[in-house]
Amino acid sequence: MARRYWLVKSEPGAYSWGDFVEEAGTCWDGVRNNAARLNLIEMRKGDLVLFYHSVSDKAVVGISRVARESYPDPTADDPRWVAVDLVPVRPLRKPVSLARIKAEPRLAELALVRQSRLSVMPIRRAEFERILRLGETPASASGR
DNA sequence: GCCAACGTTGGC
DNA sequence: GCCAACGTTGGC
Repeated sequence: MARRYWLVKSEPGAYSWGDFVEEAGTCWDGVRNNAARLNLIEMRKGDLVLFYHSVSDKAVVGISRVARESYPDPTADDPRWVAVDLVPVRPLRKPVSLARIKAEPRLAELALVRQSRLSVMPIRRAEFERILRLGETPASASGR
């Protein structure tokens, strides 16, 4: 099975990439939206997950990896809510802002753009790679 | 601070 | 089963 790609959101004021790196990973719990829940269930060990800072930062800041597939969310009363374990892979050299993503025609279909409230979403491999590229190159040279 | 989008709840 | 009211998320 080919590796899949995802994007998860977190408010940095609540839980930031810095917190995540400091802890060397985390249980991604607290998701209480059904669409997001179904996405968590689809995650497989080894899948790569972009880490997005919502609200105050509005940028993709790092890459993480699924370390444990879905299991009942320990913070939920209802066992249908699930969590996964994520570990950091590396930060992006340069965060990729939502504005930059919206300016990129090849990223116009991203759920991040089209459905801003979804907190766990699948992304295509090409989209994942595009964002990585934007995160590695200076803004002046990133249009190609 | 405002508001649009979306989900949930509850009255009917 | 419909829909109005309300709460939450998150961009602007």
